[in-house]
Amino acid sequence: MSKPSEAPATSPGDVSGEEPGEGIALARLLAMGFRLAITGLHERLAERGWDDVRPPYGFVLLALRTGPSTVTDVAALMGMTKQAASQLVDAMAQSGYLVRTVDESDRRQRALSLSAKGRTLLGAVEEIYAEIEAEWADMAGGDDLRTTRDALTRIVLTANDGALPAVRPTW
Amino acid sequence: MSKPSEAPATSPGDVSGEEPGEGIALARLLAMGFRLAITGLHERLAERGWDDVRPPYGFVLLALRTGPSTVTDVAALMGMTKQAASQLVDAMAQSGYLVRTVDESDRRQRALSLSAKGRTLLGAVEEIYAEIEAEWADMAGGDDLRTTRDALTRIVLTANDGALPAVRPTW
DNA sequence: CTAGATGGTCAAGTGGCTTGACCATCACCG
DNA sequence: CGGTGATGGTCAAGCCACTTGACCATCTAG
Repeated sequence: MSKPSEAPATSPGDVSGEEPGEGIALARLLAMGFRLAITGLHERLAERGWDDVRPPYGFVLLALRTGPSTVTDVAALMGMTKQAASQLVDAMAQSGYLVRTVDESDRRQRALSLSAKGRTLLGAVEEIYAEIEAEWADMAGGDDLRTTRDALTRIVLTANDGALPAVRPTW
Repeated sequence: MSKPSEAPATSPGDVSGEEPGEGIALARLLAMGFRLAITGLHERLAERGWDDVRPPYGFVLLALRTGPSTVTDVAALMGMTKQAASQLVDAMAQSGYLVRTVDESDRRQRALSLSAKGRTLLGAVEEIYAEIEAEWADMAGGDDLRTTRDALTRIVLTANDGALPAVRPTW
């Protein structure tokens, strides 16, 4: 029986096969960065006792920070079918992070809001993201990390006709 | 029945809920960048007739560019169990991209190599990645994209004790 | 020479998605 | 104003990409 493997602390490039001069594929850098950000978040959430939080939850909680949303919005945010978004929202509601209500102005819609517990979790997510980003600023240099943020923002908006693309990794 | 949704071309932030001044969570930027890179790669591969290539294949092909590898290496590269890596390698071999041989120096190991077809696909992957990166350099500015690459490289190595982390998105 | 470690596979199971169908509600057009 | 089409959402079933637990063959180290 084997557990999921993680590259051990050895020389860079040991398992990449990529020419050192040519550099690592950008897609791979983004993949590794994303993986580290999400596993870091969830390890730290677990340390604080939040041990039933799946990777999509952080994105949904952030989306609800400023006001209610709907299953259709969550589907668009994540890049999944409305059925899958409904299942995701069900799971989050069942864990007590979200509340569903009926939208009086459009009774097809069920409005989704953060519960008190959801707000507390959102606070933890934001704190941990800020911690991780501060550490990454130390590693990369604060100016370079800001440049990275700004460059990625321009890229994702331009490549997606001015709108933010969906979040769910293509895999 | 609904298809997976993609955020439509509307104002930035429509579905993010994130405060404009505070910016988009870095994890989300990485998620969107990764998603655009991988969906872009696979759309363009499909345009060239490569329509049975799954997202992990590009990473495996790149890893084999310089020489043979093993199922254990692929498991470490991807961040999955050896069983899953074996299934992945089987699928790639069945599509004709990889060849398995026995390693005479360690007969436990099955060496994995690129087939001729695999080399051709690798060439297409590298061309398309270069196209996408050139477009992204236009969008973000070449210097800023280089800074992004360098910063991400430092971050992923430092955060993972000097080794490149695994590739598979945590989800 | 033997016990433990390692590379890899077998078989079965699980979780997170999709698909196809359906229902309730809203919007728009004639 | 009524009917048709669109939209928000859910039901039920199925699929795919992984994991788990077990096992076999081979290598390593004491």
